[in-house]
Amino acid sequence: MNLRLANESWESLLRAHASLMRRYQEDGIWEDLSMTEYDVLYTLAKANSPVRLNDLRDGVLLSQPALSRLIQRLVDRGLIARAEDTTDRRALMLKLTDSGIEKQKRVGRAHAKTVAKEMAPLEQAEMKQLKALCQKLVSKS
Amino acid sequence: MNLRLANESWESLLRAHASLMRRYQEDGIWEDLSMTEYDVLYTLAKANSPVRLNDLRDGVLLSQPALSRLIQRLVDRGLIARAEDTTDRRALMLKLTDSGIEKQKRVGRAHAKTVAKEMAPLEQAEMKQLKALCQKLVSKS
DNA sequence: CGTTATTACATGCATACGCATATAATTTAT
DNA sequence: ATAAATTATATGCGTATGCATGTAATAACG
Repeated sequence: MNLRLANESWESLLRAHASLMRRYQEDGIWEDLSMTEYDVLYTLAKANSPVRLNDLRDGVLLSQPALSRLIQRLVDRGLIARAEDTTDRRALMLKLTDSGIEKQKRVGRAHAKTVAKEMAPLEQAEMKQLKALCQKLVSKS
Repeated sequence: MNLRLANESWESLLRAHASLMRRYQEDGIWEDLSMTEYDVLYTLAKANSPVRLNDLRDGVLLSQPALSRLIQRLVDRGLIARAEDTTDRRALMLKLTDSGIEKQKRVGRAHAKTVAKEMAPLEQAEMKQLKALCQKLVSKS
């Protein structure tokens, strides 16, 4: 096990994340959404079936209370709706409203273009490698 | 330009970052530091010459005011010291105190072990690939 | 079954953050 | 050289976050 290489590798990922996030932040396509809020809308769109709060949290780097309040704000703004889970009355089933779907699509299209531009330094084969490597890291420890 | 692949690739990186950050967060080695605060200590340690606030910001995903206050807190806790830049009296030259060096080393050693453990799903060659790919993304757009 | 533990989400409170703006020093322009 | 623009950092203020804890519902256990 090469401790040094493992750490350099992680640090590269960390810096790449920070660098790209900053660039995305600065391209002003987010309307009235924070990037975290958009991420939640995106996750709901991708799931295209109602999702529980705790399942949302898997992908998003937020505490449960922070996510709970983020959801509340998006509900207040009419972008997502809560429904009850008939089989477990503790749970929330979250889905996009029509307005939320619209907004996610609009912002998502713009964001996708920026992402493609920022990923452009990589060849297609390299993008595939990166994707595979990152997925391998997530799968388990 | 493959828009789809570029976005999938970015999303993998984003999720890997979130997943690993959460695992690091949860391993309880951080003493009284936030991970962001540790990152600043680490950056100063790596530089091993005084660094300006705005240069610190390159690697850390924080606004200038947030970083300014983070520095203030670390100064108050005796972990870093401000010195004046004799050639530019607007600037801050930041460096670790002895206590800051100690803490960075101690926490850093523990963190490095966790990192190595979490990166273990990758072969050494894959770590090198990941590092190279991420560096390529940072270098420019 | 009834008690206890666990799970899912919400809320109080202190703190950290981002945005706008202020302050102070340096550079540029006239 | 003086005024205007720019750069480096700090501060006011509203908002988002995390931690601890609360509430309600389901699961586990004796």
